[in-house]
Amino acid sequence: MTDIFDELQWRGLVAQSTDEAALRQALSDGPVTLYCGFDPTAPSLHFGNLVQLVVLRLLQRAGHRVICLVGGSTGLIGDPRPTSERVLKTKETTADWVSRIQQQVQPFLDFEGENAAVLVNNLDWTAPISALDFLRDIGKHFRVNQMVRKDAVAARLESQEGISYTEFSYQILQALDFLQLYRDHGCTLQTGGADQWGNLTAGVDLVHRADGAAVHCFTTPLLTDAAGTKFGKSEGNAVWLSPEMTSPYAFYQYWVGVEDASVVKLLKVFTDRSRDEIELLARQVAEEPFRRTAQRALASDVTTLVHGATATAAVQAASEALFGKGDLARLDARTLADATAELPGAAVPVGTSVVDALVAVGLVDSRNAARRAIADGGASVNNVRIGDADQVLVEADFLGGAVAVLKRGRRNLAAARRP
RNA sequence: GGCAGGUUGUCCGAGCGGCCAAUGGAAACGGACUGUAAAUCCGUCGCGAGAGCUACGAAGGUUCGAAUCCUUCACCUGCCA
Repeated sequence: MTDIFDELQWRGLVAQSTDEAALRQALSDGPVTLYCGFDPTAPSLHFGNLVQLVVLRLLQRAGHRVICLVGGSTGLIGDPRPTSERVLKTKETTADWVSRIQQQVQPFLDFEGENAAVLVNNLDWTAPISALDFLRDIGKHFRVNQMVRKDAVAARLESQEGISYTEFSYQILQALDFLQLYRDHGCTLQTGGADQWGNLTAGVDLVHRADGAAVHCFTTPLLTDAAGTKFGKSEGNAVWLSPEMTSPYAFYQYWVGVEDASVVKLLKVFTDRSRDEIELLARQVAEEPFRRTAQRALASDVTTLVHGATATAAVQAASEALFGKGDLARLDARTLADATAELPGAAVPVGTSVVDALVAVGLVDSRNAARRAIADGGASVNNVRIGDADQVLVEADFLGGAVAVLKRGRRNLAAARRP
């Protein structure tokens, strides 16, 4: 059995850590209790959070005790972004998002058995504290001089906009979580994204100052593509874990579309595949990249992890059918119906102009945009390029009498379904 | 509370009475284009078929004409109290 810290490092999941030797020792000495927090900044978790969930999962499987924290209180305050102040969400909204995220986290961890994961909400211990106790008992441990040097805070102090006292206080609240979990659960390790380093070390410092204990933290790297752009955006939108916000089809497609230069890195991070398997896939990327074997493996594994095997099989079959080499019209009715069921789409009657159909189906935002797409030669019906903006969908365009496949560019598909 | 500066399209950022649907970057999208990859080059990038309409923090006003001038309000920043 390999050392879990080696495993994490090999998978590229460790960016920065406190005393590495001590942390490595602690992890190999026996079960460590660790936590990672997720703030409710949206009704769903997203790509970036998935990295953290994967880390927790690996650590739990290695026998460690995982606490998953949802930030009912920190979510009310807002982690300072380097760019600008956040708009406060109402308490009701935050509470709603907390419960959604608590649900969402369940499938990734094991909440039963020997080293069952624990779900906590920091509102439980933060809400009862009075402002005076907070300032006296917690605030006294913090030097503003240090707080001001944290990256996000420093960036905001430089900016025109400045930073509110509310957001400035954020690091104290997060540090308090670590102290609380250390006291209640013996938690001695916190993980988080690279941007969380300042908040994590604030907690490590607080535990040390308040209780004299040495605890650890490590961050995962920010995942970027070859051009240095953050992963997790698809057409400008975040890739969400909630099927309502990013459909399993779109989710799968996101991963299939990963560039060659990054696919191996992502396989290591997001899949359970062994070194041997990943090395084999890496060779295939090098030798026959056009097969996209690694991308398909990645997409399949991650979609299964997030949406389950059934949904994955459906979107996979759909993708094969729609992006396959064959003529769409030759697909049998059943396959076509299943495949297009995964696509976004709308009801479009026979006789609708292709311009209106492209809008209705959501491939473009406006009729003007639809015309432009057609003029650019970037739109097609059933894989046949539309040459004329006045073209109308006729009976024969609805394959099997039911559905026309509209496409913008190489990979944006939608279904025009006959009502 | 006083004084000064700011608020422009997805983001950054010019414009400071007509030539402004608004320069320039970035992002995004499409084509060439193969591999549902990258890079490169070219194109597109408010709504509307068009007339036109809506947009430069909000509401009023001046003017033949306002993102640009005036008034009030809101928010942000800095200095002073």
